[in-house]
Amino acid sequence: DSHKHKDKYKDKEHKHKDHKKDKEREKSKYSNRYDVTVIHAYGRHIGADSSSSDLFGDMVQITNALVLALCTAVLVACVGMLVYILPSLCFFIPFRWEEERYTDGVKWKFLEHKGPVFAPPYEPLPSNVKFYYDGKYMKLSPGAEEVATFFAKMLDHEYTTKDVFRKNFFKDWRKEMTSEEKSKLTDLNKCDFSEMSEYFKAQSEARKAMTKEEKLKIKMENERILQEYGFCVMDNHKERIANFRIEPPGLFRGRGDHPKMGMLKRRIRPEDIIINCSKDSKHPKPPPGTKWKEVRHDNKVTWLVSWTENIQGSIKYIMLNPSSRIKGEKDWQKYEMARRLKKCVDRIRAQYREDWKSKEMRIRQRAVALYFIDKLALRAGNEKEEGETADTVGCCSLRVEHLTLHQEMDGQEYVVEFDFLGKDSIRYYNKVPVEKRVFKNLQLFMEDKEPEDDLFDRLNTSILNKHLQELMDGLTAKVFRTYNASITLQQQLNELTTSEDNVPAKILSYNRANRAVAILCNHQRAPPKTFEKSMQNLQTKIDAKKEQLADAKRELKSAKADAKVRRDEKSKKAVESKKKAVQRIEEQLMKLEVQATDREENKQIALGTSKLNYLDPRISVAWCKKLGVPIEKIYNKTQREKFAWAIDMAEKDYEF
DNA sequence: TCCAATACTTAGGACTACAGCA
DNA sequence: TGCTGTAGTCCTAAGTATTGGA
Repeated sequence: DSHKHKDKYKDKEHKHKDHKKDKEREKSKYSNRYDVTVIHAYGRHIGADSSSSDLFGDMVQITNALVLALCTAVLVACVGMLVYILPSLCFFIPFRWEEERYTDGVKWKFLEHKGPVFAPPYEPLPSNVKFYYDGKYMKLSPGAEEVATFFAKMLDHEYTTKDVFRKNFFKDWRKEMTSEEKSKLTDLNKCDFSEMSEYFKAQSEARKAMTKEEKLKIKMENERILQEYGFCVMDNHKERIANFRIEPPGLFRGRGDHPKMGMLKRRIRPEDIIINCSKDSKHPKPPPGTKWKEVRHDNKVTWLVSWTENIQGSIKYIMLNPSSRIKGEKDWQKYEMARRLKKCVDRIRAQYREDWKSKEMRIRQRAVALYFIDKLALRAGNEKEEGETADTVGCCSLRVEHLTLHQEMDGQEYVVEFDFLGKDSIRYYNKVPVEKRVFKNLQLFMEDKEPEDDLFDRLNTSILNKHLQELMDGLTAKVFRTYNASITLQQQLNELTTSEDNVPAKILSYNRANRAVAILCNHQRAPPKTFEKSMQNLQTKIDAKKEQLADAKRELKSAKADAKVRRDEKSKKAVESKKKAVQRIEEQLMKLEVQATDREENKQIALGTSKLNYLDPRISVAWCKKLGVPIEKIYNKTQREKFAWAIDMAEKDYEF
């Protein structure tokens, strides 16, 4: 098995002629045999028993049994035999690794890393870049100047014109000023940052215009930092760290109408940092002359570094990359949980439908909310502190004002019109015909309430999740999103694809299936700024290709006529080559048209989020294997790394 | 039971390198 | 070879869920 992997990785290396970086990464991964073999080990097991709900547990038992049996056999057999069996014993080493499935929330036994990379220190502006107040030049103190540059860098953004942004910024900026500056600078509108802004624009231009050598030098330096700080050792695995760079200071820009937009996000110093690593590891050193806030050894959490951010007072963490064992296993468990829901979802649906009739209001509310979460893939909707964040809601926190009930609409009965801002202030707008009973319940919930009152006043996420926990062990509201997303992908793929299609058509179908999920989960994006233009360009290309095809057909026709008269080998060959040309152009045209359709349909829909977080990757892997689509067409390199476990374990007959 | 703290997943947008084209 | 559009990557905000203590 290990050899098979070796070959696979070698192949990859040949294909990726590019960049030392990639090769280095592959190599470092490969040099650690456990990274490769362990993933394979659980892959094998899944294949053997995919129906088991507690695979890790089973694996441990089976492995234990196997090892025990082997040991007994070895004892009974003569000593000479031992040497003979030894290689096969080695085969179990990776399994034994997996045996270390920790209990009681223990996440690791050994953790060593180099700590975070801090943001580069502030570089004062050159003296010719000036700041003006009320038309007069004014030299700022370094502290005030730094914060001023944050604002100057954002000048082109619309939000620097917003009142809230300006007010928050000015308030925090003043805190960084000397008392003299504070007394002079009293009106943001009189501040002129334009020279600073120009300076930064010029810098970014200069960066773009750098020579190849200069760019390479920067790249090399980044690579060096990555090699030094970008990896850690967790239980004998060398693992990639996700965000080993500390967030640089700047102005906070929340999403949507955020009351804290424009506030100063302060610089993080070593004194703010908590390091988490194992006692027996080489502890990371703070920069010379500084100290960490704390070094702790908590192996019940997965983070390596944490600090408290000053805007919301929340904790930020440095954690491992999605390709790591600890994240991969969790991801796998997430999909296994969703598959368990698949087995009992009918029962749960019957239950909540029954609950629509309950005598108790709280149960009716719970049942209707769950229906929305299931049918519409809404998020749970935790309570939020008012005034601290943008006003967004999920299912449990819906307010009366977010729904409009229509007895009849567009020829359909009992239509509920949803209109609210969800996570990241993305608008959810949907008109949904519901069952009469749900409709009547909603009327009841909305009776005698103000628009700003909670729709489900007897419900919150913790009540809902407690109930779900009783219906199925480990079930929470978000599992429904995962389940419905994955099952939709599987159904859509079955419906849309046929083995007769060519690869581009299959990929179009895959994207359509992916799109169905993205629509269900309301994953939107702002249309790319260049969308219209690029669409036009594509259309021009299509038109040109059509003309080219017409020409080629004409040429074919005349070649055929020519061949009919001449009846020699040469003209026959000419016909053949013209035929091929027509075929080739037809294929090219079709490819372009597919591309256009795909792009148009994708204008406002983001596929990435569902692909990365909601779709069981084994469905996609199996689909690729079954239909002969190379996995590289569906997953890019990073995605393949994240889903290595799935690529390894799913066969073509995998079913979610 | 409630609330705050904590840990972890999910999310869209900005930036950038590079593929593909003329 | 130079240009441009976009895929891939980075960044960090904003959710969900659990826990532990009052």
